[in-house]
Order: sequence, then C-alpha cells, then structure tokens
Amino acid sequence: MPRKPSAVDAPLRLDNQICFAVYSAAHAFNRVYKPLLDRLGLTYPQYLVMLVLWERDDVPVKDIGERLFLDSGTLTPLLKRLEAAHLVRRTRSSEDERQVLIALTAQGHALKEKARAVPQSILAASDCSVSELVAMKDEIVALRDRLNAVIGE
Amino acid sequence: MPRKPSAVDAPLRLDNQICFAVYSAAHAFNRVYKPLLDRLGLTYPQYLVMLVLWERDDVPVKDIGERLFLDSGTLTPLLKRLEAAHLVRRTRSSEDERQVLIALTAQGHALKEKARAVPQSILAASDCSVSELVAMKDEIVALRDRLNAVIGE
DNA sequence: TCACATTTAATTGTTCGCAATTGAATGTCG
DNA sequence: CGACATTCAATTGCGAACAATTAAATGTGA
Repeated sequence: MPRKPSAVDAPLRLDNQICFAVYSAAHAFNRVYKPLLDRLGLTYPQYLVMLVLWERDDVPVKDIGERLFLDSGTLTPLLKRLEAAHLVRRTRSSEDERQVLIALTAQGHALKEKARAVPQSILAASDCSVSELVAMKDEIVALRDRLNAVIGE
Repeated sequence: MPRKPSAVDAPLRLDNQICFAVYSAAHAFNRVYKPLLDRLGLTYPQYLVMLVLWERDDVPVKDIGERLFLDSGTLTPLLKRLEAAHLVRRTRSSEDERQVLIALTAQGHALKEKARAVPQSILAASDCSVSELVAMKDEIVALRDRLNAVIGE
C-alpha cells in the first residue's frame, strides 16, 4: 500500500497553500488577458487603471491607488506610459497643487467601446457560469478584505 | 431615488471583475507574508521555490518551473539569489548537461523548521476555518486549471 | 504668524514575470 | 553517420510592485 505522506509536512505542501492557488490563478488570468489586451495596446495593470477611469475620471492618483491597492511608486510610471499612449492627461490640481489629476483623452474614452469585448472572452475562458463566478468573486474579495484588515495592526 | 448605474457598463465595472478579486487578493497575501518571510530572509516567490524543494530537491529548473508555472527567465536569477544566500546549490547534471539540478544545502534544509510557523500565521490572518479555506482553494485551482487549458489552443 | 506635522507624487533601488532570443546539449530521421 | 529539430537554461529588455526616501504643498497648533 502507498506510504502516507507525513502529516507534519502537510501545512508546508505547495498544493495545500491557498496563497499559491490565488497567486497562480492571478498569473493564469494575466496570460488569458494578454492577447486580448494586446489589441487594446494595454497591459493588465493598465487595463485596471482604465476600468477605474471609465467609471469616473479627473481623479487624483491617490484615488486610483486606493481603488486598486497600488501606490505612487507603481502608478506614476504606469500613468506616464498611458499619457505617452495619449490615453490620459496628467494635470496638477489648481485647488491642491500636491494632487495630480488624471483625465481621459478622447482616445481614452473611445477605447472603452473596444474594451467591451474583453469580459465576454474572459467569461468564455473561465468555462463557468456567471453566478458561480460571482459567488467565487465575493468569497475572494471577502478573504482579501480580511487579509488587508490584518495588515498594519 | 438613486440613479441605477447603466447596465451596459456592468461588465466593465471594476468591482464585477473576478480577475481583479484574484489579483488584489494575491497582493494582499503578499503583504501578509512579507513580515513573516522577512524573518526567513525570503521573498514570496523564493518561499514558493523552497516549498517545492522541501518536498523534493535535486530537481531540474524545469520541474520547478512546471510546478510553479514560471519560466527560466524568472527562475534563473531567483535561484542564483537563493544560491548566494547559501540555501541551494546549482549543478549541471552529468547525464544531461542541458539541465541544472537544484539541491538544498544544509542551511536550506534547516530553514524548513523555521518555516513551519508561517502557515499558522497565515491561517490566523485569513480569519476563516480550515475547511472553508480548503474549499475556496479547490475552487480557485479548478478555475486556474480551466484558464490554463485555454492558453495555447 | 511661525514652527511643525501631514499629505501627495515623484524618485531610487531591488525583485518579480514574461516575451524573445541565444547557445549548448540531446534526439530523430533519412 | 550527418543534417535537422528539439530541449533546456541563460540572457536581454520592458513593465510591474513595493520599500524607502525626497520635495513641495497644505494643514495645525501655539
């Protein structure tokens, strides 16, 4: 009969790590998105920033960062690349000169229409019902929020 | 009464993206792991490599890559850093000189004992029962595998 | 008003992650 | 055996991600 793997080692086994499940799923998503986003000329993090801006633009960098859990060290160069691609404009706020406001250009707004094809393709690749995906998403968000609550306490 | 948000925009809303749930959960995990792994002198991806090697070492780079879904472009420099930290040894296989075998040093083996404290802390931070976490992990792995199946077809 | 703390982006340096390419070793087929 | 393809690791270049620091603008309290 097959030898049972040591029980004391179970907590350190790779396949028992939920963090690795999440980590590897994130990379899998990235690889599925890649060819879709190439057509839009966006990377995946850039796509996330555009999602935020398509909901509401003319917002400070900080707001985008809070929404995506990213800091200026990540966002500043990313936003400069979006500016170089003529998708956004970066302007100092006149009320508070510490803030840099990010606004969509006409091109940036227009890209939203091309982007509508993306979620459909992702749904198809997930090979899963919408309701199942929504349930999973809610569970993962709840876990994420519990993890974030522990940070900095 | 509050205006209902446009239904056509729902698929592009950030909070409806399961990919963003996964992406942001992965970053949240990373932030929770950071202080724990700092004590071991490891980054999170380095920790994953060590988990693989603690199960079985003296394996080629390729095997580690298949296990973690990473390629040599990521692993080669990472393994060189682990070697510089005296946790692994990198040796060309004599049977097949294309392969580089990764073996743990005594220090690398010893670090496993210190690492046993990590999963407990993560479980506590998750604020969730083991059975719930296992169920979520299995769902996420199944989704990941479906996504990976779509890639390259 | 003035010293001081806080906020906001930007910058620097290190480590991933991946595409694309290279070069050496090995396999395969005529 | 010999041309050819394949495999494997390493390399290069670019774009995140984050810690730590900096600098400027703003807020606060004596």
